[in-house]
Amino acid sequence: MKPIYEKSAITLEIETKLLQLDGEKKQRIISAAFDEFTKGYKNATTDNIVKRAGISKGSLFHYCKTKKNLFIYLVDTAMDMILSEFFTKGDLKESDALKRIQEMILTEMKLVSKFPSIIKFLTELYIGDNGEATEYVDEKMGLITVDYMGMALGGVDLSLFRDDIDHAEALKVIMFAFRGYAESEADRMKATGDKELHYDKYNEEVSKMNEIFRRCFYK
Amino acid sequence: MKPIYEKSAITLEIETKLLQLDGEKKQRIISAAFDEFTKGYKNATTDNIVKRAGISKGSLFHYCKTKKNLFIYLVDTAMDMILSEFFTKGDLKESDALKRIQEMILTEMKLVSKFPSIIKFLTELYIGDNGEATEYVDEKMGLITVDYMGMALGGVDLSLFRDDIDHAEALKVIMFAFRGYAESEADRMKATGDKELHYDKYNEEVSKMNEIFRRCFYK
DNA sequence: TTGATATTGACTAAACTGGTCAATGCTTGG
DNA sequence: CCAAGCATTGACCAGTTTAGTCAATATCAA
Repeated sequence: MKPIYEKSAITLEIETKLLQLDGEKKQRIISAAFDEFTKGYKNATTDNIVKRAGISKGSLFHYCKTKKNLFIYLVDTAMDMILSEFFTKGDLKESDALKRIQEMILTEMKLVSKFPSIIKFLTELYIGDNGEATEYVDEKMGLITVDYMGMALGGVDLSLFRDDIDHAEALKVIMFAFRGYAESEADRMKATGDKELHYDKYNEEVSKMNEIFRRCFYK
Repeated sequence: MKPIYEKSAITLEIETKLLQLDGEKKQRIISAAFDEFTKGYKNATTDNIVKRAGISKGSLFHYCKTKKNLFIYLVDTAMDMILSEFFTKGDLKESDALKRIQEMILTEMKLVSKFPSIIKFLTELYIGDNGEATEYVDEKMGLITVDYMGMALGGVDLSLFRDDIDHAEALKVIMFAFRGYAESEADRMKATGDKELHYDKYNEEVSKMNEIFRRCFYK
C-alpha cells in the first residue's frame, strides 16, 4: 500500500543513522529541533538545538550533515506523523462529526504532548520564511493541497445537526474552538515547561466541550 | 482620571520623537517591530526591523537610542492599546455575555488588522525569554495580574444560558472558538501579506458565529 | 587487547550584531 | 536666494554568533 506521505532520500538516510539511537534521545533531538525551528529557518541555530537536546554539535552533524538536511528531515517527520495519525489511525467511516472530531483532536493532543511544538512548526512552515529550504517545503506542501479539513471531515453526517443553524458554520465554530483549546494548551506547556502527556485531562476537557456541542448543536 | 496603563518615561520620550512622523510611517515601524519581536527578544534584529519598516538604521536609533528602549516602547504601546480598547471602549455594563464578547472580538480584530502580530507579540512576552528587558516586562505584567478574561467577563449575566449545560464551560468554548478564529485570521494575513482592515467581513463572520451561540447556548 | 564506531567540543572563517557618525537631504524663516 | 537647524541615511566598526570541521576521546564487540 502506498504511504500517505513520501519521505525524501535525505530523510531516509538520516533515519538509518538515528535508528541505532536510544528512543528517548531521538525524541529529545526531534522535539528540540521542532521547537527551535518554530522561530523560522534562519533564526533557528544548531547550537541551540544541541544544547536543548543535550548532545554535541559533532553528533548532530554526524547524523544530518547540514542544517538544511536536518530541516528536511523534520518537515518529512512532522508531515508523516500528522498525516498518518489522521488518515490511518482515525476512523474515516465514523459519520458522527463530533465523534470524528473528538478522535482527531485527541490524536493531535497526544502528538502535541510528545512534541509540543509540532503544530507551531507546521504553521511556521506555512506562513514563515523557510530560507534555503523554501523550494522543498513548497513542493511538499503543494502535494498536500488539501483542504485537509475537507478531507478529514468529508462524508460526515450533517443531518445530525439542528436544522435551524448553518451546518458548515457550526462545523467551523467547532473546529475553531478546538484549535483555540489546543493552542492555549501548547502555550501553557511552553510557559511552564511542562512535558507530560496529560491524556486523561485532555480526554476529559475535550469530552466536556464535545458534550456541550452535542447537546446544543445536534437535534 | 488615572490611565489604565502607565507608560514608562522611555516610552514617552520616544513618543515625542515619533509624533512629528507621518502616521503611516509610524505604523509601519511599530508593525514591523511587533512582528520581528514575535521571535523573542534575542532573536529579533534591528536590521530586520529597519528593512521591513523601510527606514534607515540611523533613524531607528535616532528615535529609540537602543534595542532595549525600542522593546520597552513596544511593550507599553501594545499593553496600552489592548487595555484601553477593552476597558474604555468596551461596554462593561452590557450584561449579555455574547454581546460583550462580540464587541471585544471585533475590537481585537480591528487591532489585529492594524498590527497583525500584536497578539503574538503579547503572547511571546508572556511565554518567551525577554532577555535584558525581562525585569521590565515582569514588573509590568505583574501589575496586570489579570485574570483579564475574568475582568472582561465579570458581571455578565449567566442566567441567559441554558440550564442543562455548564455555564463556565460554555463561556470557555465560546472564548476558544473566537481565539481560534482570530488566530487563523492572523495567520492568513501573515501568509498572504494582506494588510487591509476587513471590518465588514469580520463583523459578518463574528456575527454568524455569535448567532449560532445565541441560538444554541442561550435559553 | 584490538579495531571499529559513536561522540565530543574547541576551533574557524564567514556572516551578522547593536550601535555610531560624518555626510546628505529637507524645511523654514529671513 | 541663503543659512541654520532639523531628520535621514548607510557605510562602517568591534564584538559576537554562525554552520560546519576534525583531531581526540569514549564506547563497545570480538
